[in-house]
Amino acid sequence: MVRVTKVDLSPRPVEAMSPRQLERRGSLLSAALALVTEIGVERLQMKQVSERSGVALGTAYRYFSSKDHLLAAAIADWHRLLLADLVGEVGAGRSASPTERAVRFVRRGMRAYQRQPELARLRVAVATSTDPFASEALQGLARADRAALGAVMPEVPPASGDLVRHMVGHAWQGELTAWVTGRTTLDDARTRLEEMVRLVLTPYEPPAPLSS
Amino acid sequence: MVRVTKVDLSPRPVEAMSPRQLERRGSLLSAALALVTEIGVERLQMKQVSERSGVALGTAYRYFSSKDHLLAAAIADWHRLLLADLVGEVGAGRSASPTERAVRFVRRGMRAYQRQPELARLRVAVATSTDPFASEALQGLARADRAALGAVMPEVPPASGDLVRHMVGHAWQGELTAWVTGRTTLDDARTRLEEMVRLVLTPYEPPAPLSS
DNA sequence: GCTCATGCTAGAACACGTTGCAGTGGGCGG
DNA sequence: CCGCCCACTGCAACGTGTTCTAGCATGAGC
Repeated sequence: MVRVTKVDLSPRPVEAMSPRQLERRGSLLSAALALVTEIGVERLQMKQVSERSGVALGTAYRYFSSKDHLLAAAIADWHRLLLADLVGEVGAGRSASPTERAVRFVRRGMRAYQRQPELARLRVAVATSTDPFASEALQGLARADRAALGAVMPEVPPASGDLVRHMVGHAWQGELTAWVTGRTTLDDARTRLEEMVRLVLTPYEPPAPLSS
Repeated sequence: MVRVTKVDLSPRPVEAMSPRQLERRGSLLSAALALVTEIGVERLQMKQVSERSGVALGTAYRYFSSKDHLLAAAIADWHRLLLADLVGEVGAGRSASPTERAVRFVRRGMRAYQRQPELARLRVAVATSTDPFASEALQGLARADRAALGAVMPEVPPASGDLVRHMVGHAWQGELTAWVTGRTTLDDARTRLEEMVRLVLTPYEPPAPLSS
């Protein structure tokens, strides 16, 4: 008799993994991230990830539904670390206005990607993936992004500020994309992003010292 | 003696093409677009485009450097037609404020993509391509986007409004992506996009009737 | 009308993401 | 401690984007 339902081979949720499995998952993620920074996302092959991580190729696909999923999870992890750094650094400067802190936030964020251009390419490459698992990871990344921005400018109320944080997220992603794909220079992307942050935050400036 | 420099096989500029060649190029573009709307970008194969257009597969690569390039050129063409429609429809309503016209602009734009969801997927799929030719096509699309927005709200001065138009472009692309990849619903994407347009245009509202 | 370079065609070949398969081994219920 | 199950391994196989090859045709210059 023919087996009608094939064994479920979509990745198990992280929480349901044994320590052994979490270890393998971690190996895959760090191998992928290391290889990307070394040779770039364009040259990265799943076979290399498999070899470097010591996990068989077929097994890698039990942990990540696709190359996109693996890469999305990897960049999401890295980006989350970056966000923590940014919140620590920028949130520390209690003095400046929320707008200035937000500007510093994205400026430092851009600098981080400038130092790791292959990771910028990775983030862009993976951003439009339609793999549901990859998309979920990226949704988490976007959420973390907005949460970090919220932490940096607590004086903007969450309700109305939600729009602003979405905007900043889109602007960041858009300028990063434009830079990475060669449609603009890094300097233009960075200054434009900063100006955009100021633009969407003008309503939340202190009393608004209009001069004219 | 071995030929050291291989023949240049990157696509010739459109202006330098004979009528015959322009015709072939057009066949490729319309075959690609038709197939995408019929079966979706995920299922589209270059072989099918070649067969449907009557152009040999190898030849297709003389016109477009990659699948990405072909698809980017196709969606750019379609999007430009859409923009012309939008400017015609929305620009006609001389009455409303620039903000309202911009909102109507993106609302109708979103509706068009709602009617052609496969083209929305196409646009998103192609948006982060690193193929230089594809990227060039997309840069043109983004420029046309901003020009159309400018035509719809002529009272916003080009210099300062450039930022606003870039913002709207990023917001549109970002929400489209979020929808197409299943990270949000179409309704949420549309309303959020409209609110974003209002947000970035507040500085350009008429005298600003603040009530509080 | 002839010649020849150039561009086109069909199809094979190649690369890499992904899947399938047969065998192996380690952890867990008994 | 035994045996079984299931995840893991190595590897072959498959699909599709891209490139290569050999031969054909078309049209510009004479």
